Amino acid sequence: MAVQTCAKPKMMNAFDDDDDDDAPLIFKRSNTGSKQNQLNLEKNNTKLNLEKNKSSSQRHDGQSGKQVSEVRSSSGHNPVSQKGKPVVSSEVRSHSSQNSISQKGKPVMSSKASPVKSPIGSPQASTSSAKLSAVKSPLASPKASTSSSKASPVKLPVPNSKMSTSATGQLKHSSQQNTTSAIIKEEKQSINSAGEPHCDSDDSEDDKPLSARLFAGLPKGNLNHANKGPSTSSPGSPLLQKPRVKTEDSDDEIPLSSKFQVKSNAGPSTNKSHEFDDNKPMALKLQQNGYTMKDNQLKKSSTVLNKRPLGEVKSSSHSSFKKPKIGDGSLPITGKQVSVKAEKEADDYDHVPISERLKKPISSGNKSLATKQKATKVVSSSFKKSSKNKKQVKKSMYSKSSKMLPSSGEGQKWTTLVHNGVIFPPPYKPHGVKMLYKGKPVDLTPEQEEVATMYAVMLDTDYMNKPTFKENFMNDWRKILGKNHVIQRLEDCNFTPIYEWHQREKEKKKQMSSEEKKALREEKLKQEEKYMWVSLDGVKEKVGNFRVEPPGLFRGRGEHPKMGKLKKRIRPSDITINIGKDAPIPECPIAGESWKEIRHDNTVTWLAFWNDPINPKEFKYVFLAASSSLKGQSDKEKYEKARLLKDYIQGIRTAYTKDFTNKDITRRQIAVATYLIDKLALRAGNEKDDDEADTVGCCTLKVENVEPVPPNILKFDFLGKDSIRYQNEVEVELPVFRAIQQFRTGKKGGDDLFDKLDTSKLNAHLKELMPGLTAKVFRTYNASITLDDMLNRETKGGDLAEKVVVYQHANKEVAIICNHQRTVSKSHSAQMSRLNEKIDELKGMLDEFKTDLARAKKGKPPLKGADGKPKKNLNPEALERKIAQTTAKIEKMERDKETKEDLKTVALGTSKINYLDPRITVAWCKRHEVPIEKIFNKSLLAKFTWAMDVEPSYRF
DNA sequence: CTAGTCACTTAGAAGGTGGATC
DNA sequence: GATCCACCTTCTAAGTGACTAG
Repeated sequence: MAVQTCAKPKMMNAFDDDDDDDAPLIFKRSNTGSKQNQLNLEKNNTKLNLEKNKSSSQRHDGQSGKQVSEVRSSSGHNPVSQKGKPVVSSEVRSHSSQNSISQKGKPVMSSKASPVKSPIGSPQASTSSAKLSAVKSPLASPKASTSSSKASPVKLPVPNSKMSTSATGQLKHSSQQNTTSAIIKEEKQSINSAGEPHCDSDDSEDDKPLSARLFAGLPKGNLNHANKGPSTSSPGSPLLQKPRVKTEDSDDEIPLSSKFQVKSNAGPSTNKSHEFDDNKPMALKLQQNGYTMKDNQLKKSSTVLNKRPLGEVKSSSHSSFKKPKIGDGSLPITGKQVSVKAEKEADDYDHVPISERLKKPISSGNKSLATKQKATKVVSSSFKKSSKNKKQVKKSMYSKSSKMLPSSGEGQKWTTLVHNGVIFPPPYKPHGVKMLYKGKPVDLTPEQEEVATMYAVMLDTDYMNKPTFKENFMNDWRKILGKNHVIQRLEDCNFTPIYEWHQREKEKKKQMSSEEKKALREEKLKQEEKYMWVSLDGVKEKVGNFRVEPPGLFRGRGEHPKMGKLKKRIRPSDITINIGKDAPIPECPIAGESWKEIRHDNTVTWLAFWNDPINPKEFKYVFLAASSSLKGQSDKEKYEKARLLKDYIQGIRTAYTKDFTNKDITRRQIAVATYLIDKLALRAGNEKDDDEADTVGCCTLKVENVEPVPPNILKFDFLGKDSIRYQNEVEVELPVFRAIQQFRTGKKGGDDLFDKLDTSKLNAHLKELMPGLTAKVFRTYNASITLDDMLNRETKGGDLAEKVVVYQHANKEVAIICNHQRTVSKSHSAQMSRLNEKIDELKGMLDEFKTDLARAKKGKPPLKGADGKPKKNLNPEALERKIAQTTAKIEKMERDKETKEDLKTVALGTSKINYLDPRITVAWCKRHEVPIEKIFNKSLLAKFTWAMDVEPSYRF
């Protein structure tokens, strides 16, 4: 609002003045105003014969190794024995072992005496929250909360009770939670005292991380790592055990999923450790953990964090914008809706959502459970209502004054937005290098040459082996060449001269001195500076992708039918700009041209979009950077939703287990699909068009993708997102196995396995089980809970390096669960052999030292070295030291080698960026005095500022 | 109910950078 | 100083899922 009147020039000045580009976060908005927040060239085609072949093998060639991995056996999380039990009542025992719950509601104190943070028992907080209810909570719409807080007896499962950790945090938190927070708090209290509804029964592994479940509970006979002692073993860490079970093929080809999943047998008790640990008094734990970290190391890290002390890190939770989506933790409730639904379903037990079913067997003492069920229903049915709200807002928004607070209307994400638009790639500069056609140089217009160059620079990529790519390219190029052009056939083209020119250019660039490079960088930065930042509600925020995508050839992944097509140059007239109503319209950077359209839509976060030239019905958006508060807020909401799932997971598992044998085939398919999504972290699997690569997710699995192998193993083999192969053999419960067999009956290989199912049906069902639940939440949940569990089970003191290794190990586990792969680097094998050589060399030295030592002990001089020169006469002590040093060196190199080999196909970054609740990491770092910079790089620190002030006791 | 639209998150590859090692 | 290599950043493709129109 302030900035609104400032308008562009002023804003930009402000940006410039602020010079501290490394510290953009100090601009972060603070709605409270109280704080400054924060070649294989295809020969026939090109006549060039470059190195043939980048490994394409990894992906689609189907050579991967295989393994049996078992999702779990009967002792797994969802024991068959549970099947048919109406609910869990008898299992709703002491919840004292339920870590998260026991934590929730506990006034979590740091040894530094940060004031209490638990929402529960914090009347001030409730009061504040009530006062702040004008500030819209992303978690609950005001309407809904009004109704729920007043009339409805229905209460909510507590979504976020652990969220805030400081007094300010509490306030922010409260404001977010809206007026329902008081109720929530009460409710949570009752949960805490009465016990957690879903319970943590002794025989339940429901709260165990996926990895633990995946690898746990198999009969001993199945173990392939029997050496694991119960006390040292980590049921969820098959990785340590080199789980390759069936490795017929080259290791390189083995997909992660199968590579690391193993049969294992972790006794049920092994997994409980952290839960018990969690039941220690928090204060005690904190003392043990040495919370001083926060002040020392973390202050240091806050320097990295754009100079903001941790305590001041912007908590996005108080941003004023709201989420229009209801699913995201908003829990609007009306009693009416509940009763309607309850009546309708009362006589059909099988169709009662799990949360509802849970209610029945519960003793009157277990209030919280009933609460949760109702909430669930209500929320799901209130979705429609909320969507109406959004629509209304959308319609009315333009007529409203832009002074309207973001918090005062549904779905608004900002009030003022000022930016400079986007930057375009420079126009094409012809190089004049002539390609050959039938051996003769050809003259091309700049436009023709541009496209030829796009192709030429890709001569050393794998696309040259793809007929689709070449065909698509030629079709589009031909349009530019014209019908009667001399160039008619791609086979007769020789792009080598252009390719070589390009290589020379690259080399030139490489050879530039670092000063030249730096100057160039600075020049570029200067040009781009003004596009890099926006002012969003008066706060300077970084833009993510302010550069318009340059023209090129479409590089679809896998067997994309459109690969090689020309991605035409985007012009201003293709671009729609979204900007605050009162903000100056960005100047069009290309003289004589103008934007396609200017919008002022504050219900969306994009700054600009254009239609994707390859698929015109799709859009390319310009968004804020990951470090922006807008992104941070939704990130946080994502993790809060995943944490909420923790409270529901057992009920959900019980429900789908029951439905494995449901008479209704749709329900059966939903049950099995949910099971696979939960157990194997599969993606939902939306329908895809014919003009996209043929990949699948859970709902779109084909019969041929899942092969049942009696007695109860399922062999998965399909291409998932980005055409990454998923290959896994999994032991499943018999009912699942039988259901899969049934679903396959009478179908052909290419038919849908789940023919009654699609993602919208599945998600609609999931929403009945938990507010806002969708298939993707399971991935987040399973990834984060796995990290949390592994970190807490496996961190056992040791030095910093060892702790970091523990983290990487857990990270790797998650990456495997999520099937995050990378291609093996071209130089991998060379690197390995170099390592081997070095190790051999060191071993040779070691032998010499040993010989010398033996001689020295007898008073003899050392033998001559391998080079024939005499060696220094060392005393036995010195030689022993040398031996120890060399041995240590060898050991380290062996470890490095192993790690390298182990991780060559595993991409650790993706899960860190997208799936692991950063608060788990931050809290763990605080507890174990690991500088956060050891785990998060600069980008991640910026992205996760919202997570930095978490209490050390935080558990997912 | 379905197909289509839109907005946003998740993903691996390519390219760049800078420190370690030779 | 050159080379190697790990790590980081950038790029943009490819997902998910909410919502709407018919």
